[in-house]
Amino acid sequence: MSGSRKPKTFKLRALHSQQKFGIAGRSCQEVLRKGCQRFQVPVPGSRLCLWEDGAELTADCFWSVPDNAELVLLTEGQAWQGCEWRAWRCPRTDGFCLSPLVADVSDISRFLSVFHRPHVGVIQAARQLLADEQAPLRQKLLADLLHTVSENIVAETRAEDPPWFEGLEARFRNKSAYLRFSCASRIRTYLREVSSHASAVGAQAREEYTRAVDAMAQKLRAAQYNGSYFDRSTKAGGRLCTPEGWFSCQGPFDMADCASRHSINPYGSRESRVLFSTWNLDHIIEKKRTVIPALAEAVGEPAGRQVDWEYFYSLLFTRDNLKLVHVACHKKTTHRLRCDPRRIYRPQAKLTRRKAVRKRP
DNA sequence: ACTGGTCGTTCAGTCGGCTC
DNA sequence: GAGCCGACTGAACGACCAGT
Repeated sequence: MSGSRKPKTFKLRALHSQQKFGIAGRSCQEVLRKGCQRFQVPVPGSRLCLWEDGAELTADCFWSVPDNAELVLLTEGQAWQGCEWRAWRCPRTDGFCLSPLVADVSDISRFLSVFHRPHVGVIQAARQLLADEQAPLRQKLLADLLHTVSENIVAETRAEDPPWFEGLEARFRNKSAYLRFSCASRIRTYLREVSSHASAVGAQAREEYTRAVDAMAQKLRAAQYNGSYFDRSTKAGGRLCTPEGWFSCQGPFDMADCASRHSINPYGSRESRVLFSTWNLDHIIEKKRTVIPALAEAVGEPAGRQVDWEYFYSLLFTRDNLKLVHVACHKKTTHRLRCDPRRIYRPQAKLTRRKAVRKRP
C-alpha cells in the first residue's frame, strides 16, 4: 500500500549539527538508510527521532507524522530528548503556552519571521512584560521589539499614518515627499557653502569660480537637488534605499562597508524618522578641507585650461563621493584624500578639437 | 500654497597651543 | 606628558522670508 503513496518528506539533521537536509522516503527504513548514507554513518544501531519531542520514528507512526517534520539521526549510544521548551503565559487565553527555545541559525530565522507579521498576542505579551520589567537590558529588548513590530512602513500618506507626521509642516502630505525634501535640503546646504566660498577666492579668479558654481547650481536644480536619494518611490539607481524605505549604513569613508550592519527605515515611525536625521551624508573626499579649496585653486591657475566643473559637481553633490552613514560610522578625522588631478580640468585634446570644429565654415 | 534661499543654532568630534 | 581650552570642521534642523 505504501508503495503507491507519494514519498514522505522530512528535514534531517545529525545530533548537535546545525545543518539540515531534505530527505524523502516511503518507509522508515528507506529514510533511515538515506539518512545514514547522507551523514556517512552505519545503518546498524542507528535510528530516527522527532526533533521536537525525541519520540522515535517507527513504521507505525511513519505516515501520521506531519510533512517536513524535523528528524534527528541518532547513532548507537546517542540520545535525544527533544528540543528544549519554555513556558510562557498567553495573554489571550491567560493560559500557559509552550514554545521551543532558539537553537540554531534556521531557528533564529524562524524566530525573526515573527516580526514580519506579528501576532497581536506577541505584541500584547511584550507590552505586558515591559510594563512590569525593571531590568534595563530586558526593558531595552522589549522596547526595541515593540518599536519594531509597531512600525507602519507600508503607510505613505498623512491619513494612513498620522503619528509619523507629528511636528512636520502641513504641506508634507506623504512620507516620500518629506524625505525627498529632507535630502534636497541637505544638498542645498552644500551648494550654499560652496557658493559662499567665492568671497575667499582672489578677485581675478572669482568670476570663473562663480561661473562654475552657477553651472553646478543649474544642474543641481534640474536634478531637484538629488532629493531622490531618500525617496523610496524613486526607481532603482536613483535612491539609496530599498523600495520599502530601508537604508543601510555604507560604512566609514575608509571602509568598504559597515561592520556593525547599521540599518534604518525612516518610513516606519516618527521615532525612526527623527533618528534618521542623525545619519549623515559623509563626503569621502572632504568638501570643506579638500574639494572646495581644490576648486578655488583650479580656477586661480587655469593656464588656458577649462575647469571641469562637472567633476567637482560629482564630488560635492552626488553619491559618487557621498556615503550615507550612521553617526557612529561618521569619522570626523581628516580623510587625507585628494581630488584626482587628471580630472580637475577638461582634457586639452577635446578643447583643441572643439575649437578646430568651431573654426570650420 | 509651494518652493527655495538665508540665517542662527546645536551637536559631536578633531586639532593645536598653552599651562602645569 | 597630561589635561584644558578655544578654534575649527562637518552635518543637520527649524524659523523666517521672498518669489511664483
